[in-house]
Amino acid sequence: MPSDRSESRTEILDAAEARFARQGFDGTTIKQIAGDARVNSALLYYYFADKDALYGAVVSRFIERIAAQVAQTFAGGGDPATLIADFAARQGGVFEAEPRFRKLLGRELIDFDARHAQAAIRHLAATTFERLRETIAEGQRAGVFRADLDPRFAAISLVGQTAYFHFARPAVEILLADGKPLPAGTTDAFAAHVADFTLAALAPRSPSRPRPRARATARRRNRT
Amino acid sequence: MPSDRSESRTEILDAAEARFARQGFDGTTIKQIAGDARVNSALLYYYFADKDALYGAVVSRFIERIAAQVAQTFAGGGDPATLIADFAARQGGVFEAEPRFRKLLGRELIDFDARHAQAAIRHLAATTFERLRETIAEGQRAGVFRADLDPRFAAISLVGQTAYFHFARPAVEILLADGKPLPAGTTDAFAAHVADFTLAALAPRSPSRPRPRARATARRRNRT
DNA sequence: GTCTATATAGTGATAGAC
DNA sequence: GTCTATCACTATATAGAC
Repeated sequence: MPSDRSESRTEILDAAEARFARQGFDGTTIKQIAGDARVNSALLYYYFADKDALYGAVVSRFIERIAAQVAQTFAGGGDPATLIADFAARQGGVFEAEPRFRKLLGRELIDFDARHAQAAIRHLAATTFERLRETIAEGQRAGVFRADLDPRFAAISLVGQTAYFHFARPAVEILLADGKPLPAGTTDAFAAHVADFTLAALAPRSPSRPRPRARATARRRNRT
Repeated sequence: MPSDRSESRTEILDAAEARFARQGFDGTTIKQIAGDARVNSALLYYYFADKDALYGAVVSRFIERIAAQVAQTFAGGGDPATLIADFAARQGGVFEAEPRFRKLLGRELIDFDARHAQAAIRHLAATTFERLRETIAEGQRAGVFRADLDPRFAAISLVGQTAYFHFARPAVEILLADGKPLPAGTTDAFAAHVADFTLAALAPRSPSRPRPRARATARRRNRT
């Protein structure tokens, strides 16, 4: 995949990215994209086989850009606890800096089960997620994290807190601010909370001061 | 809002719920819904003002049903740690038992910024989320949870882990199972992990055994 | 309440000139 | 590479018979 075969191709991709993020796949028309890119709508079929191929190019390009940003967490190295905290801060920062991320990836996950993003996510799984998992495992071996947690589950717990906060933003605004926009600084505050919460969860069990334990309860069936 | 004004109305709502969950708002046509409900497409405009009103009725009805299930966590009462663990199990169970939940709410959050679900989510915020927050605050007052966490942020951390696991299911399958369906029992195992992880995060700081701390690092700016 | 019939306005995509 | 012109189809929504 050459990156900028021509000027028009890039402008089509840029216009399509904005439209697909705002309106989704079905809600966006070829003519809207062409109009935004100031080219004729027939030209889109010169560069891309059909609408789905254009969408796929937009999504994979976008996710790769995001993945590169998150990967920087591990560029410098550091001890496990510091890397965990850095990751939380960076993940929150990316959601802030990339306003299209929430809708573009959210729609890809819901509307297409990540079909177009599969290659990019697979790459992410082999690099950043693997580094995150290994960082947790390393902390466990060193005795600074508790050893009886599955490092992959722990990594998902970390990623999931921040991801939910941003993907479900309209719901979070209702929960925290009565539906109004969140006060300035809330997303940074939550990112700091995620680091704190996660490092506390990973802390070794204290023998002197037992953690709170849930009493066994009959697991009730959910009505359906 | 009367609940079942007529037989046809309910069948239209049921058919619409299935279609909107599977295909989204723009991807679903009035004629598809009418066909599934075995009525003429013009009849939909007798019961609902337009497509958007039908969609709104579907979404609010659905979320209210889900909210009622999650609310059962607090029906019996119990100590804070047990309630937290019960909530995690129940939230995971609801995602399993309601396969439409992921797509229907996900799309509502992304495509409409929760516009149609606002009343239902507001109700949820005032009841279940408030009970969850209060449960955490109660544990803090009793000294079984650490006191220096914002109970609302902690509640979002709890809810978010499970929500992310299910909303981002296609990505999680790549992370955990190389893109194949998750092995049986994985969602229950993750729900148990969430309870464990969250209760550990809420445990009081141990004075003897300090938790892992991140060293202060220069917070790097993200490229945009 | 439920239907037939249709107006109106697009939609994605293609053929082919330049 | 980029455009004009257009096809074949489908969309939501309404008027009005029964």
